[in-house]
Amino acid sequence: MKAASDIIDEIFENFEQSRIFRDREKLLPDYIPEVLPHRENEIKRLAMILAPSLRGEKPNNAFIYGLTGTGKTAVTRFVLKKLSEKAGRKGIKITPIYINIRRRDTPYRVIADIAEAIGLRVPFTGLSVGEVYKRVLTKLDRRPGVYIIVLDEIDFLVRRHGDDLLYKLTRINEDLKRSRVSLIGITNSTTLIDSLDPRVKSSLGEEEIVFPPYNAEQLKDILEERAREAFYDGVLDPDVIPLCAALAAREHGDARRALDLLRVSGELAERKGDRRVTRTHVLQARIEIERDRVAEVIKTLPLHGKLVLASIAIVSRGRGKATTGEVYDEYRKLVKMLGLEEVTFRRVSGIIAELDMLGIIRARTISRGRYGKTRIIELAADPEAINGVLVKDLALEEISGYLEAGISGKGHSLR
DNA sequence: CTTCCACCGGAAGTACCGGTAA
DNA sequence: TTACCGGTACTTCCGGTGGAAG
Repeated sequence: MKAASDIIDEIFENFEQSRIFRDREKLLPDYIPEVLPHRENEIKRLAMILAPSLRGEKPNNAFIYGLTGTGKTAVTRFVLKKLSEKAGRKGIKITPIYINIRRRDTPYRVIADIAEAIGLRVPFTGLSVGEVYKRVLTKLDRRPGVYIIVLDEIDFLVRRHGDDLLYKLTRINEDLKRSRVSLIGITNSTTLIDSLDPRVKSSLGEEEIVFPPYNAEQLKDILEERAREAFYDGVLDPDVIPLCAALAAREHGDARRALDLLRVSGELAERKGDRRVTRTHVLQARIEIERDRVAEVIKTLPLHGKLVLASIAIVSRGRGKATTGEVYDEYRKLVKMLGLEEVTFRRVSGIIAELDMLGIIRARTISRGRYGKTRIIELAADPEAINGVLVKDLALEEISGYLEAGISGKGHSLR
């Protein structure tokens, strides 16, 4: 047994003299590379759309769609970066504003982010959307120029809050006297476009660019390109990149997934003090990424969300699936045991829908004819991972024994 | 063919919280 | 201080609905 300080020293030392990473940051999701393989056409298209801004004109609005990890964000940020560099050299006023809506998915937060991007300080609540919008208008006109607002992953806004804000933004130029605003909407889902107000649709869709998914070969090129900068020569086993590419290709060619996989594989190797990254690291990285994702999702669930998930885990144990009614019964037992207030059936039904959207369970509605209509629910993520996080997170002493026995099915209580 | 189960899921509303503006 | 804002979690009410049983 080593002394604790020895172990810490060892960790720090290993870290300082990384024999794996030349520059780990090159693999992070927000790094914008100089070379984007297999996206030359998309870059050209977007550049042509935005070029008029260099003459001080307002470019057309654009709609970009493609599945996650097809390079939409990277291409857009790349072109925007080049554009503002060029504009800076020519002394033209172009302001790109990039907003990712995934975690800022309400109208207020989006407009607040726009405000902040142009240098306005706004509180996180207390003002109305209209008020912030007005302040943005005056600020935009006070600093005349062309503004290009990119709304990445607008699906998250529209799905839950409609397209009112989008409509407002598409008409913002009517309220501006001296500045011009172009909008670029980015979305993962093709069906989203149809759910938009026709006026928003036609305004945003002045130009459209579709990003096709990458295939395994293309993913390999992308990974090799990045790996050259991120890793030292020769630390990657030859089968590492093909494996990462193949795994990600299965997930509709998601390049972000592939890069995550490669990065975490490297981190794993580094943490273990290994000299080389092997396919074993990749396979383990896949498990680790999934476990982290599950833990993150569960942690941010409201209390009754966790309890419903626990109920699903308990009911589906052994036979792998459950129905809404069974889950609700189990949930009520759990809540009673804890002496908590129970939420309504309707709410539990809603929670099940939410868990499904988060990808932590799979729920599909079926009809059993005479025996009614219900949802068949299964855990979508690794049950062990879910159980582990739940037992730790709920940390309800009185019942942790019951939970552990009930959920994991190991059949023993710890007390 | 109709019935009818066991749910689904939309819509509107409530309570509460942490905030702003004047 | 008062009036109002938005976000979250939840309730109340209620009109569907796929398909096996009768």
